[in-house]
Amino acid sequence: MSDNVFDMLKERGFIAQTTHEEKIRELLGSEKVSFYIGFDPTADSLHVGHLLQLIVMSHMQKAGHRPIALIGGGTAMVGDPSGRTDMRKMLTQEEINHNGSRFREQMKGLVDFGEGKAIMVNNGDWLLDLNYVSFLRDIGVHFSVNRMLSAECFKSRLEKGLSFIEFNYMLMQSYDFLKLYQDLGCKLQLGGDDQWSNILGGVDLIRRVEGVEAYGMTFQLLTTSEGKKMGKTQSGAVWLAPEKTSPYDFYQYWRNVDDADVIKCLKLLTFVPMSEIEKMAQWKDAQINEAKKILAYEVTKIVHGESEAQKAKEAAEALFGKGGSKENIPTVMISRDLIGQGIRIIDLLASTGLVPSKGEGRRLIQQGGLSINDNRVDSVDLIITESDFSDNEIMVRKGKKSFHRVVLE
RNA sequence: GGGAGAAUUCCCGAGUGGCCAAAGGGGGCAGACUGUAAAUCUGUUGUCAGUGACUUCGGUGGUUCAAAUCCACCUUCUCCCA
Repeated sequence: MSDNVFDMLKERGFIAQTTHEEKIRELLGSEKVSFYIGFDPTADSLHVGHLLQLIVMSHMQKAGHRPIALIGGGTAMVGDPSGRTDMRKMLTQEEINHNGSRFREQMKGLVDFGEGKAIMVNNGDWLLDLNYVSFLRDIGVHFSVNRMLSAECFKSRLEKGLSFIEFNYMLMQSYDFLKLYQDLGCKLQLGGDDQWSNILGGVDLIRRVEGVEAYGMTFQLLTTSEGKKMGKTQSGAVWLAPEKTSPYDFYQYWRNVDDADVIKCLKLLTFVPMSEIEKMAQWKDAQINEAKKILAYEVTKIVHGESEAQKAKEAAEALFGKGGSKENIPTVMISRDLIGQGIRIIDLLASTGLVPSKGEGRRLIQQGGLSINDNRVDSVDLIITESDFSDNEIMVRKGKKSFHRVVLE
């Protein structure tokens, strides 16, 4: 194998920590490796943080290895304390099952789960019916509380508070790894860098129980150049589910990343070849916008497919540049009845949900942040009538870059 | 089980009877500047009506002309002792 995935992952900046760098590289270069990454179904959609892991899976799969996507139907019952400052809200079994099924569907779009190509498992299958005492005797014995307490993932929680249920998380994840080793011959676990302690737990456990060397490797978390987690907006996470984050908004999120983060994102979240990314890295100032466009298009394509990416791109061009199709701009419908003899702009905004409250709409207008059909609205009392609509629509712009078509029906 | 303390607006965090819709910071939003970037500066940030009204300070009652602030009970959390 001349092209080792390990080298590729390293070159693109994925790798954060490895248990045995050389051995992992050798392993990946010499045989078909089954590896696993776990995803706890704690929300009803995957988000951008998960996307990175899925991209890795895809890279690995393309290199001939076999991904095992583990849905944490069992671990989600407990909640991973890693990287959190407080305890997760407890989820019910039903919520977890529902979320898990959503995860499964979303993953299928990113990784090929065809015969023999990849496997999906649910750790609820073996965790939920465990017998407490036998688990303690078989697995618990191998864990030193002293060592666990010194693990990075518990550090902050020791100050803020950590419940016993969460403290057990590491054992469960470690057991997963052991189980996958035993059942599927999986000896490599990958994950975000916040999973390092949990992965080490599994590696140790396999060594103690099986006397076999297992491997672990973590990837950079998706953070901005300032160290903040990416994939968060004012309204919450950037989701992969189109009904939670529309392809247009998704596209815009990437179109607007900081200059300093574009190259990193291209490397981690797209399949654009390194040679091209290297070229883009030389671009300066306004030219960086071109790189952002590529980033936005590529990531949107991976998640939502080519045609959605194209639509999002066209909408953006229609609004910010030339050409493009207005069709794909976010649209709200409004009934003719509501307009009647005319409606105050503030009421129109509020009733279409373009603004969460009239107070906020009023503020927006008073500060000069609202435009209708490219004309700044300078009065809260502006009356909108049917004659303001051309082709049954008006274009509402909030601030600089939030656009909505309001269509009469 | 015993003892001490805490719960405030999106978050952190002031406020200990009227001057509190509630300091300050963060975040958000908007304006200027720009490249749909960053940084910076400015404004703004409970709801509804425009010089006012209404709802808010863990929950439920109570004291008072008046409570986020006092009292009782409840809930949750933290800490100390076992």
